[in-house]
Amino acid sequence: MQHPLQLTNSLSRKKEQFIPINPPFVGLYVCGPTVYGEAHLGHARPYVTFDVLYRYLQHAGYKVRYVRNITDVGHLENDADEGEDKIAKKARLEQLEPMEVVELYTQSFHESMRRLNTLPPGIEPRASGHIIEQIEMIKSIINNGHAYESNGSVYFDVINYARENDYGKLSGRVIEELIAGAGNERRELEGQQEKRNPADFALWKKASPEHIMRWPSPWGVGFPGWHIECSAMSKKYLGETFDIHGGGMDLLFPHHESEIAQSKGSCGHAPVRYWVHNNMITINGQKMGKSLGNFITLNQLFNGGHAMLEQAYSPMTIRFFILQAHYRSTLDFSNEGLQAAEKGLARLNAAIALLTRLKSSPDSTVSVGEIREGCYAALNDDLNTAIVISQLFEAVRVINSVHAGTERMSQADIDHLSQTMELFARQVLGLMPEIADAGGEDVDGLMNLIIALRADAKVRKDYALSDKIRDGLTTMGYTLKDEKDGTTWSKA
RNA sequence: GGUCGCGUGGCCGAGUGGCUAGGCAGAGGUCUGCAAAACCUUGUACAGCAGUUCGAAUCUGCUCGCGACCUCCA
Repeated sequence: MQHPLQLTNSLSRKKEQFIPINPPFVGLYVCGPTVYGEAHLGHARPYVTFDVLYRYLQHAGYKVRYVRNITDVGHLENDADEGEDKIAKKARLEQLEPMEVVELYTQSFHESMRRLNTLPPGIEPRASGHIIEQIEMIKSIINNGHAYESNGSVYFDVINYARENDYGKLSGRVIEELIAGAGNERRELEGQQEKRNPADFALWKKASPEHIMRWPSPWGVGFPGWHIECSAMSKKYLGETFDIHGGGMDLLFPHHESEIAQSKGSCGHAPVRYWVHNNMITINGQKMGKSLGNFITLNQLFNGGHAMLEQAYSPMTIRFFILQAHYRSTLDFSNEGLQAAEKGLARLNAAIALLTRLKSSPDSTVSVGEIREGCYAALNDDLNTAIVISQLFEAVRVINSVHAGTERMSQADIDHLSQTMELFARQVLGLMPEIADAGGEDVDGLMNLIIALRADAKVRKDYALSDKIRDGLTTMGYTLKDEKDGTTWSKA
């Protein structure tokens, strides 16, 4: 690693130097999706962001164990007794077995993540596969006096816990306000009578007779609460204390605050060294979210199938769009923004492709080392991918200038720049070239033949014919460019 | 109401107490049969008011506007 990596730790709200607990090993846990619906643009942000972190840590030489869960049980519609499990509700509405819902959306999620070129996590545990671990953790919390059973459910005792722990530290909550029932606007939640205090949260919920997802436990038949699965699974695969926990800012409270409380309430110490949170994607200035109904799914973006979309956007355009902003800033969706990203990315890819056939000079008029250093510095500064991209565009300008003859580059610099682009654009940012349908092996030969025939026409100054050929190919999606040393073609 | 954050040129979006972010769009020019692409030149922006300072868009205070969380949410 060239420079020390700094990450903004939500615990301190400051940038902190990243120092792993047991180098070269790094434990990275990212909150995965609750699989009761298709992933939307908002979901792409954390998974792309932490994909870059994962890639960069690996590049820096760390052995990263990347764990990202699939929440397939326990996520309730609300905190009330009647709160229906999200998965179960979807299953009822679509007349499917809950696990069919889980499979359907898990596979859809995987496909979207694959298209966004995110690397799969090393371990992708499911909440429903770790019921025993969750029960064991709940038991230990009860044994430590931080949880209690009530009518077949188990609740975390926030007041008891807060006597010796700083509950609310991560999210900036004030315990007294939570105890008082939070803000004036907070509506009365049903089923609160089972709790000793409104601030308490469920570790285990008793299953009502019609509830289809149910497991036996020491407290009767039921299902785990929403927050406990992350605590149990991160502990199982990363240990009682691990390096980085990531997720959306909207999970800060109550989810991550509860995770800390559960882990400390169970084993006595904080589970995570660095809490890293990405900001929201907004649409018309408002958070894109399921409950607001203002979301656009990734598949809709990929195929243009949404009323708000003027066109389809490729997965790499989405990825590029996300990485053009810093992960801690909100990012506003717009067709204009996506279209600008699409064009910019195409220019970037074209320049990288051009790099391989650039003519070298004995000397260089540009310094390519600064670009590489700039990329490292930007990534080390809290994963500033926006600056990395601006550095890549500096390289684009250099590449095109050399091609245009206004600058010169030595072969050594060309090689250096090639490695830089490969490393940062491809490997770290994960921006793969758009793979257009090749159309088969024959296309190359056919295109070369057509271009040769058109060149003959141009020699004869038969521009009517040469333009007819070019226009015809354009309508088929093939673009011809007449350059000084010949004609090149590309498929849209 | 509480806590936190944001307000940057036509749009998106970085950053910073004095030194070019970048992308997209626009204007002029070069190249070209034309086109496309590319290259060169071009924008003196940081919500408002007051203060600190040699100097602030960057720090402080206030005002206005917007948002996030406080309930499910990436």
